[in-house]
Amino acid sequence: MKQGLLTDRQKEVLRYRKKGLTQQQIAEIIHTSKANVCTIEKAAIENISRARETLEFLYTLDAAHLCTLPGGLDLLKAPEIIYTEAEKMGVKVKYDTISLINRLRDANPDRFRGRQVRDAVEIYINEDGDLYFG
Amino acid sequence: MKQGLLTDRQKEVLRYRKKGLTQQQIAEIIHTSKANVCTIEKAAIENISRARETLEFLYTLDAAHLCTLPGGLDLLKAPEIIYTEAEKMGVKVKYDTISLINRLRDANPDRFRGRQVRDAVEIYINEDGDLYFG
DNA sequence: TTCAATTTAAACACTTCCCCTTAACTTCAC
DNA sequence: GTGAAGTTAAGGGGAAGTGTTTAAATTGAA
Repeated sequence: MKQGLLTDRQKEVLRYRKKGLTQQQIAEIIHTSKANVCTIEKAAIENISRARETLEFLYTLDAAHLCTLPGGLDLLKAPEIIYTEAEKMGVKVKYDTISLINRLRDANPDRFRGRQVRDAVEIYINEDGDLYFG
Repeated sequence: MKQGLLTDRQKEVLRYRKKGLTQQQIAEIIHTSKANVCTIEKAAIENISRARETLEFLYTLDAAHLCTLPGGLDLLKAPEIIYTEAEKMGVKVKYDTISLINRLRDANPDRFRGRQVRDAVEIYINEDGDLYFG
């Protein structure tokens, strides 16, 4: 049973980083290359994101499936779809058009290519009108 | 870039589980054995724990190292050690003896064998007197 | 007790992750 | 431009995770 997502190496790097050391300095301390320190740090940050996303998913368990944004969709057309579907379900979406778009982008930075949805995104809504993505 | 920690299979099982289906029923739906459903569900829960622990770790980055509880230590002796060290640092621990022990056990269920610390546990404290473990 | 539900163990292919090196590349302040 | 910091790409060896099956063990309720 492993403890967390982060390896000892990754934690080590994050701690030194927090202290303000450069990758080069850390590389010397832990006897490796700066490129490797960069890789390790990046992996650590990636793992932290994945941890966040994992807990985000738990919310979708309590939420109902609202709709699917198909791949290729223009981000600006998403709000109308979402509002329409939410209205059908009798739930008021918690976000106005602008903040909805922002929430979509911020919560799924990797799933958009400019204004376009990369691959299909599942939208979930809970009774408070909060949105989650799967 | 993977999305979260949970695989599609794991999410699938969690969703069915949330609906109240038994492992046997799920096994039939997804065409596999009940033992396998059990394994997948267990892995999912394990992954969720790991996600939580990962985010917990971030707090230790803002916290100072307080002390190390050596392997084999009696859990009941931990509070005294922690209070003494915290006092040296001029920080007041946020927990009384009882809740401190509970917090130790609850936050590290796998790290104790009865009343004994399995392997050494690092204790971190922030300026609010909150404790974290690494 | 009996039966369904759940858990555990061992083993297997397969995939992914991790740390590392080397080498080249971008950024950016001075 | 120079130098320092950071990033990226390609590759390799080893470790760990995933889904699976089969078989046995445990739990828990009627």
